[in-house]
Amino acid sequence: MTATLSTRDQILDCAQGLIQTRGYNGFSFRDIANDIGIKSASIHYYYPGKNDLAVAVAAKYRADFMDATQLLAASRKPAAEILSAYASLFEITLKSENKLCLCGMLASEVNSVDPELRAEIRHFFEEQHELLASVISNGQSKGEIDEHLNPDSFAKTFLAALEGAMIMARINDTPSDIMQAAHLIISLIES
Amino acid sequence: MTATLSTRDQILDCAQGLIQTRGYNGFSFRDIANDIGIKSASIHYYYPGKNDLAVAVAAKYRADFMDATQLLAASRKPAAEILSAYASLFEITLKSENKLCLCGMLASEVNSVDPELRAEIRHFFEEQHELLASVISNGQSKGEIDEHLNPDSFAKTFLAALEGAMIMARINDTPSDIMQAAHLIISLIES
DNA sequence: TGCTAATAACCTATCAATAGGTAGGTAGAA
DNA sequence: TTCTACCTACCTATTGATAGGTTATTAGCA
Repeated sequence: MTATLSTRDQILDCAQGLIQTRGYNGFSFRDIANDIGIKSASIHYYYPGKNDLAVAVAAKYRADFMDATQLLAASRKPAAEILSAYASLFEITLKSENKLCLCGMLASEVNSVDPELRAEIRHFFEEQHELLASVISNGQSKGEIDEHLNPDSFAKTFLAALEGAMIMARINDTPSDIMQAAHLIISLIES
Repeated sequence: MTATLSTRDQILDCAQGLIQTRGYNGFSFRDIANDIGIKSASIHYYYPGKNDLAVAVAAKYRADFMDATQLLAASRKPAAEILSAYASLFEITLKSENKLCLCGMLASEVNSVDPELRAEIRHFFEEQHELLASVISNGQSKGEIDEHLNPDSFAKTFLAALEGAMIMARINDTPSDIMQAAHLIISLIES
């Protein structure tokens, strides 16, 4: 059974996919219109401008991603397993749809977007950074993770590695490189 | 004293800077023309099309980067220092000019570029990957690096982390995050 | 219940700006 | 006189965006 999405949500989903695939500067209102079977002018009815649309896409992506990763972080599994599952989210996105992280994509185009969108992207990284740091902290208090590791610093590094690995894995057509990178890093911090 | 560049080289340099700043889809022939004081039509005299220009830029970038990194790799310094200096190249680029790695940028836009350019980008990553792997191997034979580390796998991961860190550091206006990430990773692999 | 007014959800048609690209000219150097 | 290194002038396609319909559903009222 296929859920029937409202036009508004179809626009959002389509725009998200296009940004993850081609980037902010790489898609047009006509691309969306053709994909979902409306006219490009109709998109302005829901989203006044391209920037507004992208902001809405980013906000939804951030919320959805936060839901998914919070679920992982809240589990009682060992930190190493949580981090591995976290990385899987990235690999699956690339493997199944050849898409990058939306915010990684937008971040690389930061000089083409409005401050409002930029703030939304920063917010995404902040949230995920905080979440990952807490996974590390918990792992340390349970004795699973090297206690000398700085959770804050590691969170940034792990996230950066995943974002970079996504980009490189896509151009090399080697999606499994993402998990390879993740497991290498994880193996280095286990105590 | 400022070296006087040929128009051909000015176009190349300008295009490189624009791609590193705004990406392939984020710059136009008119941007270059305005920057260096010629007409956009004149660019076609040197480079028939946008793709040709980008291929030339990527080829030069790859060669220049290879020269710089080979110099580092050939030094007799400890592997950890070489890796640190390698990461510095990324940080300096971001810090001084707010630019990303050209190939990281182009790689994230891979779905907008011709196969020829794509091949050039892959070549860049291949070369750097190989160079980094040899730095690790040497470090291992000198007993500086954990001998259980897979040089190949680590090279990919280190490069991915730097590419991702660049993107995140730029949007967060925290260029020093690049070295922070690099040093964290390096500290984990020293034996 | 039956009519009307308003609203939502699109559409057609069009716009100015910008994109990459081309044809053909021109001035100066070799 | 030929070639290099540009230029002017232009083209077609596409961009995000706007104005002003049209249609169908819904709300309010007599």
